[in-house]
Amino acid sequence: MNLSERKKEVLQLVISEYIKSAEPVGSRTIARRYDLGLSSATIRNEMADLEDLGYLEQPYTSSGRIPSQKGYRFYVDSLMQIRDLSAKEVAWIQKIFNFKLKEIDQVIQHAAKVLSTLTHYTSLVMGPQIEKSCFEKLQIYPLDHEKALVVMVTDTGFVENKIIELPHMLTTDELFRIVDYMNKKLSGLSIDKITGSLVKEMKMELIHKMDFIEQTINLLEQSSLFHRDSRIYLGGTANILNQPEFKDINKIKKIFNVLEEETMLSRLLEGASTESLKVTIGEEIEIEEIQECSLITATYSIGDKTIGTIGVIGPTRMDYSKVITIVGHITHKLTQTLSEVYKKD
Amino acid sequence: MNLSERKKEVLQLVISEYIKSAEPVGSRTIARRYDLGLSSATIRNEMADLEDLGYLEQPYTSSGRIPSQKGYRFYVDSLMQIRDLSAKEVAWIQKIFNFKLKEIDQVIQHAAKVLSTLTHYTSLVMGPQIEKSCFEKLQIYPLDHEKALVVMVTDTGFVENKIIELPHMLTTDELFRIVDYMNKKLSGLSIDKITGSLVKEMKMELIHKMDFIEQTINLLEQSSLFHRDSRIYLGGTANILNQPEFKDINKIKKIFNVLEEETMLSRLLEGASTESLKVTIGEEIEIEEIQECSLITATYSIGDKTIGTIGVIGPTRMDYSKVITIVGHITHKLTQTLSEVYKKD
DNA sequence: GTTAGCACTCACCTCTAGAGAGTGCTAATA
DNA sequence: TATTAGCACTCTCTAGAGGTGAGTGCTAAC
Repeated sequence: MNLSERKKEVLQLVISEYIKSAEPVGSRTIARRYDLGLSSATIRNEMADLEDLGYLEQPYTSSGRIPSQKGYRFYVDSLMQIRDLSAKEVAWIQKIFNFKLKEIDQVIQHAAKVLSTLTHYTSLVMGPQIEKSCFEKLQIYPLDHEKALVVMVTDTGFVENKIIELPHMLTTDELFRIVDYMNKKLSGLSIDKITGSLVKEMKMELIHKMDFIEQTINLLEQSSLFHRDSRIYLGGTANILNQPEFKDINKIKKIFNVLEEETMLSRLLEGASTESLKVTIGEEIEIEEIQECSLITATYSIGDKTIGTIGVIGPTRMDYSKVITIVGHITHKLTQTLSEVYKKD
Repeated sequence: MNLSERKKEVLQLVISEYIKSAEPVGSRTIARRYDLGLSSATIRNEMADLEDLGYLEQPYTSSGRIPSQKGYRFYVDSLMQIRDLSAKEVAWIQKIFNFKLKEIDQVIQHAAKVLSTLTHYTSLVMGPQIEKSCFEKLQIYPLDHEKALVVMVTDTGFVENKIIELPHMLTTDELFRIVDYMNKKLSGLSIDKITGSLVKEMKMELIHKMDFIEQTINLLEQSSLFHRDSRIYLGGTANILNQPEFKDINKIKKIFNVLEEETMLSRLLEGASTESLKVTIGEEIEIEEIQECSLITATYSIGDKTIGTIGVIGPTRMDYSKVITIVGHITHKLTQTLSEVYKKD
């Protein structure tokens, strides 16, 4: 079903007009506001066609048209023109990285704030997930007879450490042999794979020292080594209240209930994290309560390992072009900066 | 200015009626609903008196009365009856502590959620602030020639550790002497006191090794040792939307803007943290944007050291009695549990 | 001191009418 | 055949009018 150039032009104008005004767009508005060399009647006919084809909708008889889900999708995929960033936007984004990079979570949190400020929508940013990294090596430093320091390094350069209690009847020699064994066994595995089933397997092979292995793995699992609680930071939640389509408190309530649920947010961001930049429109979102929204997500990486996701959520009538540009730029800078700092030092 | 018993009774009924209904309360409502042995006309006179005294207000001529700020204050201080917890509430609260206590932040976060569920308002919970604890001892374990593990223990039982780089020209002996010195110097100081000015002082005394001292302190300061980012967890922000007094979107917007600002929240909780349980009503709150709200806060401790605050924010027409009971109970349990786990093991 | 009665006030609901924006359709036009 | 002008029609939105009900203040009687 190919649209004529003129239909595309009309569709584009209707959608971008609607994105600006949040009001149904009439044929006269288009005719008056843009010099297409066409009368409102002609545009009216085109709009009626576009409605038949499913790209536009009429909220009620003889109102103006608003874009349908299909219309937005077509707009995002084929019509929309990607803008450049303004100097002001570039400056804001740059400021994210003026932190000392020590505290990566601060950078992430700041990114969420900037993202919401620039877009005027709500931002979601998921901190780096160590689970996605791969185990590189484990080092052990005995501190005294009872305690040892375990240091884990991942291939993305994260270093995590933890003090563990040693079982009594273990010689230093044995300890190092076990660590050696674990290093061989775990090398290259992604962190979220290192779980109970693996413990069992290692038990089989190392049956005579299983107590220690199990204890070690348990400790590691429970500890912050494998489980940094990768929080999701929200920015600009109050921005939702500015959107005219959400002047109904009940709609807002539904959305806030979702935003409050960390598990919901993970689902949102996880679901979107396969591609590097993804636009999910309206009912394409899996969570029913927010199907009047659209979601734009992008992933950031260290080297070639994806480790986190950032996103913006707003009404389906979102300024896609602007948000895509900004989200893209921030993930790009984030990837670049993180890779510099962490990769293979 | 002593109120007669009857005035107190009327005032109490008006306020608790208003807390239930959110509608201005009329004299007939009181006369009909409660058997005071008085006619509505008499109650009307009493209410007029209470208005003159500043305890009640009239939104417009010939509407019912609503409590004033002063009225609420008097209610909370003198009239209100503290309820007991229902069995269901006790059960909910108990569930907070069914976590393995390892992850204290999870407990805190869960507490925020339960608090908002039980009260139907928004909860704020500040995680344990290590800054409030006192330095107890520093231990150092050289790992190799370049690195050492520093472990800090506080008097509240927190253990924090960090790997630091050692300057080259330092013998093991010197290292231990320095640690020894620092232990003497820092012992008993609260963590948030250990700052730049102290570094300078130590420099003076230890001028010949100042590089190392400064570097160590810097490292400690920047690291998670002294600065766990004590996040504030919110629960039930969407509950605000259920309150009839906030059906106006602009009011909601103002409140959300405050709730979004972590610095604002700290101010709120810090300001309230002198007393063990504090009720701040309406304009008593320092932040202008939320002066239509009331705040109930309480602190929790380890041993006798206050380390965190939890709170509930809701409309001034809040169910004070219920919230106070719940907040009090949760902080009590929290203090008890934390003290058991952390104190002097 | 308390109460009954009454006039009065104000918010809120519903109903109506008119304005405005926009459409669909038809007939005329290039 | 594609475009346009014109017109009747539809629907929302707003403002105003009128009625209702809850509540008050005041006065006079108990």
